[in-house]
Amino acid sequence: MNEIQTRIAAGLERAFATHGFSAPNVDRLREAAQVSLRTLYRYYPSRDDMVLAALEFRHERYMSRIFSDLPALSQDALCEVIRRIGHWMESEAAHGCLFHSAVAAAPENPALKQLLRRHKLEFARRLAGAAGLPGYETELLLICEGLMQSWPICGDKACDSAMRLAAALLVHADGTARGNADTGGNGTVVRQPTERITP
Amino acid sequence: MNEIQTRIAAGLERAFATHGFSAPNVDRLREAAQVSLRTLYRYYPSRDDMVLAALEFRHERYMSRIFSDLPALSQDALCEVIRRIGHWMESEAAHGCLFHSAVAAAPENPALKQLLRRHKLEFARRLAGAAGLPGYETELLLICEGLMQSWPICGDKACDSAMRLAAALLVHADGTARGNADTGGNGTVVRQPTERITP
DNA sequence: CTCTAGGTAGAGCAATCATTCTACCTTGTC
DNA sequence: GACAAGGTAGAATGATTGCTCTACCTAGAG
Repeated sequence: MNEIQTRIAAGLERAFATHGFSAPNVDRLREAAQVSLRTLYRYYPSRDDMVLAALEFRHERYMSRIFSDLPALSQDALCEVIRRIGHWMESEAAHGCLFHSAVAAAPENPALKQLLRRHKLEFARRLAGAAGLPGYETELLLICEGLMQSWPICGDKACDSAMRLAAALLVHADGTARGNADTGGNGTVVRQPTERITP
Repeated sequence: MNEIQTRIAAGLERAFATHGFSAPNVDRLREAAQVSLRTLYRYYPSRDDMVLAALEFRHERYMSRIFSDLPALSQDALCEVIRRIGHWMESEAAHGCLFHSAVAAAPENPALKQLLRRHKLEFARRLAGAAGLPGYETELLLICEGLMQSWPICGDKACDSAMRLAAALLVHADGTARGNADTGGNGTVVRQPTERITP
């Protein structure tokens, strides 16, 4: 991915995140990407390709923003992830998760569905790893999905609630620890005190 | 709302739920509503009005489906709501929550945002009431939002996870019960045994 | 200096869209 | 039987769309 390609992808992501996936026509996308129409089509030969490019660009940006330099202690990491998602929503995703938005705008496009699935499963896997909760991928994903969807409605209260649910989950998990059947882990159960995550 | 108006709204809801909010043009909507173009426009003078009509119709249907005839015991009610949401996803919302989809398709339409907000807040309020957890509206909303968003990805595992989170929340709430500051309740804290909701 | 790769600007095109309009049919009421 | 209200079918319209194409510019290599 050369420099101009990066510029285009960043512009596409910004345009779709700001105005949704239906509203911006190709000329608006061109404007956001700051290239000529011909160049835009050279790299992404159809509007659908532009959507995919924007999502792949965002995936990289999101993952690095959420998971870079997390605290080593797993409860601190989970807490920090929730906080970062809150900041992400505020600064970058006021309209909600871009992947869900893309699928919502074109629910019959299988490529988008697959991208959504990959994005969310990778997120869940990495979060379960960082939070020291192998086997709880789905619960963690559910909390974060709930946070992202209710943030536009409840604002920071959604963050607080996510923290409380995470704390409750840690207590619960502490009593009924599961091995990790999904990620091919070695079955070792990580247990640590849970008092660190507080509302 | 007379008979023909109901038929139109039901058809619109079905069309948008099946194909999303961008794909169906007005002629497809007319086909789904089984009326003439002129009649369709008589009741809903623009496509945007058709979207709003579909959402209002779905709101009524969803609320009655989720909250009708719930068990009296509050933990059973919460459990049953989660189960019903799972069935709803399976039978009616394979593409995810229709209200979020509508906002995602047109994020700059304030009427849609307001409708989403009203829908979700009413849902949260009624659920907190039915679950005997006044003051926990946001946590309950977060769980259900997470369930609806992760269901298309994780299927029934999302239901199981939502049950576990609800159980964990009940344990947590039992120790730190809050009054209900949001719904104008009388401050009485409802406490009941929590063992009834199990994964 | 010439050539080429890859950029810009923007006109043109066929298709599709939301919306309006014309013309006709059905049904219950006076 | 005349009438009005409200239905059907579908053509017409003007705007917009995604995409293609022509014509030109520019920088670096030879």
